[in-house]
Amino acid sequence: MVAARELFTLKGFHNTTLEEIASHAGFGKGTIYNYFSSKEELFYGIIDRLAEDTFTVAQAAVRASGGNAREQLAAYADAMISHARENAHLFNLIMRETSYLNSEKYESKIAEIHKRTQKIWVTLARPITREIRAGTIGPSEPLWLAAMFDGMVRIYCMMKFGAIQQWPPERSGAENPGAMIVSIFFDGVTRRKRKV
Amino acid sequence: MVAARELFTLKGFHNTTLEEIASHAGFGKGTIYNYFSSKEELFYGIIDRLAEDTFTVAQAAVRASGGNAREQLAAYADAMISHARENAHLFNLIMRETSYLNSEKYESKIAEIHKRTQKIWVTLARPITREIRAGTIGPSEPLWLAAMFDGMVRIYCMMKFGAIQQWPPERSGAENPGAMIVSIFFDGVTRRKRKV
Amino acid sequence: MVAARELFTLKGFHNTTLEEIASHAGFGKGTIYNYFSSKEELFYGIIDRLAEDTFTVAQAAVRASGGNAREQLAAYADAMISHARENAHLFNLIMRETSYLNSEKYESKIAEIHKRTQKIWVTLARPITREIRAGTIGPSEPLWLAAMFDGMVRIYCMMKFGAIQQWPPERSGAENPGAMIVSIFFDGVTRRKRKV
Amino acid sequence: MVAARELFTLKGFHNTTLEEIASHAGFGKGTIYNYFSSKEELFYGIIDRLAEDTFTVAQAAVRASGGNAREQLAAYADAMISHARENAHLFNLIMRETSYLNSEKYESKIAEIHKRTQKIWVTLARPITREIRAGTIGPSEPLWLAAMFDGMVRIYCMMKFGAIQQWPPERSGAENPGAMIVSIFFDGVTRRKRKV
DNA sequence: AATGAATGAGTATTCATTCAT
DNA sequence: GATGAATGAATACTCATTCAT
Repeated sequence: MVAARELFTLKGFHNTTLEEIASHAGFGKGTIYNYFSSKEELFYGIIDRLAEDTFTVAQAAVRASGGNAREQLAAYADAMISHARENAHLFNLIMRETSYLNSEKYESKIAEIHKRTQKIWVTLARPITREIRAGTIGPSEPLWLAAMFDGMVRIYCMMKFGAIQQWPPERSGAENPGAMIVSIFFDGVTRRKRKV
Repeated sequence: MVAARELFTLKGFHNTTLEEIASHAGFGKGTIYNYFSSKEELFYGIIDRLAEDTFTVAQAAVRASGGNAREQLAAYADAMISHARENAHLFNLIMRETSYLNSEKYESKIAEIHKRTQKIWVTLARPITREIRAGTIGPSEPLWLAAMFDGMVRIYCMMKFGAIQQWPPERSGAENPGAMIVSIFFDGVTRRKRKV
Repeated sequence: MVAARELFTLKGFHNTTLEEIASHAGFGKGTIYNYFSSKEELFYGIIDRLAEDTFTVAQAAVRASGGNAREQLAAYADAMISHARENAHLFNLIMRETSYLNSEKYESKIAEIHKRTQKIWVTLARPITREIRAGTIGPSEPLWLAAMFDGMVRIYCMMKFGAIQQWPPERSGAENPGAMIVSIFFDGVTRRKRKV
Repeated sequence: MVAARELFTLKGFHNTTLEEIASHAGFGKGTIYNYFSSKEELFYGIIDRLAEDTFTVAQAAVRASGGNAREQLAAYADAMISHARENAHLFNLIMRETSYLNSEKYESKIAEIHKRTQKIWVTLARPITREIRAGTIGPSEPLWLAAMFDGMVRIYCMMKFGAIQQWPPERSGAENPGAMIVSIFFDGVTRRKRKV
């Protein structure tokens, strides 16, 4: 349902009608009900698919990268940012619509989506834990750090690619945003007096 | 319209009916229309008020704090986090609903809300700029850094206090989250080998 | 209630709100209810007053005129036309709104209004009857003729002065419309070949 | 939409609800919106159709009749009266509702309806013009005469068949009303002293 | 399977009416 | 008396869902 995804991400759940989706997709309204039992079902199906894709991209990037935390998180950030660039509104959609809906019926679907986010955190936390043990990262809750790093990437994507693009322009010629985030996360912004 | 704010923040714009709002508020439905000309007007009125309050809290915190960047940003983070704790969903609401709505008519309202965010960035960027000039912060676009710091605070609040509380638990006994964020932003997570 | 009359005649019963009336009249909405028990009551009061005025004007004109049918009807036509010119929409209003309204409750009010129209017909029929007896008018139901004459006057006013002015322009320099109507009614449009 | 026409003509635009129309028609409420985009659209569609039908009837009658003015106008009067008898309230509806409604949007629709009336006048004016040229009708603005004749027919229908039937009873055994109107229009009511 | 016309529950909005001041 | 804020019944309109074809 590519048409549905586009419309939902562009206009949100409530502002998108099944009629629009059907006509955009080039087939009849009734046909949707042969595949999804309700608008919600369709919506969560799409969200779920998006979350899954995103998760896959993230996992793949981490796995393909080198073994230390900096390399893995950098790979994650780059993958997420370029994925979000192509799927504008992606995170916005997930964050926005994931909470409302008198749920109950869809709690489990939402839970599943959140579970994926948490799996990503676990994945990101693994190398962090290793480095904490190794002493190269200060003692902290690794999951907390992973979540914060993920949050930095997400908020960047949300504001940079989301409906309201309001992120301040990067300094031209600067490093790419993924590298910036990684650099802040690992080294902070403070300039060391330079040892010695 | 405290009832309206609660319901809108809890259930979102579309899942809240005016009837609910009125009955929650102990009002007649028609009374709302004596003060707001439409549901949208009411909604944006509330959002606007929230954004304004938030802005005020932020400005006050920054002003009351010491002059260096670390102190000002720490004050901002603490103020935002405790403000969001009391106004659960605050940032969620602003981020979520701020983009949809066949807008046009409300573009200006939304623009105003975004302008406030940007003003905050400008405020946060000021001490950063100073320290970049002083050489204590590495050369970067100050606004970009301010936005990133603000983003870190916001995403934390959104996931910690928002509808879906999924932030991993802090390590008990750990420093408070504001300090954590400040520490990461300024120093990074990497443990220095200790200057020789 | 001059404000009410103006608004009702201009915009009709349903498109005029009591708020408008009150504010136009320069006093509070609630005050209306000290004098009229409902919007309908107010409306029919006004209609009734209009009908009464019109009736008075008509009676006065007829009485003041000479005794033969042509003179009396001419006086009536002139009086009506000039009265309608000053009370644009007059007949439109009476005709339009006089029938709807799930009535029942207002049937008697409406009946009264129609009774006045019929009284006028009776008045106009009197000289006609006399002339029929005298043989100067052909044998016909006098009331029917009176109603037709009145109808000619009314339809002229309705289309000439009513909301949609669509009456064709009079030939410039022609006699006045009242005289035209009288002439048609009494003599017809046919030119007698033979005045002998 | 025969149910809609009946209800609108019977109770007027504002006193007829879409629910009533739908249930009268044995329809669901929503179905109406598959064919008309709003209540106004439905209403003006009906009015327009009525006006068109009426116009067609009128044109046909005139065309089918002989060539002189008296015959054509008689045909018109007879056709209109019998058409209005079957479409009670017809003219009332057209006259009443054609002016209010915060219009703007519907001005063009209304204009079209009035254009039809004017076309009828033009049609009726044609034979009149001919006879004026021939000298059998006195010099007058033909359009004015046509409008007046049409007005006589209309006011008769409005009061005879309209919501408030208040036309005085015809003298039993009298000629039909169309003939009466034609006779008055052409010859007037005055009885000629008989050409001596 | 695919369709889209028909449906009616659900909702924002209006406005006559009330009543405390 | 005069007022106008509060009220809720009434109503146009939307749109997810169904179902006969």
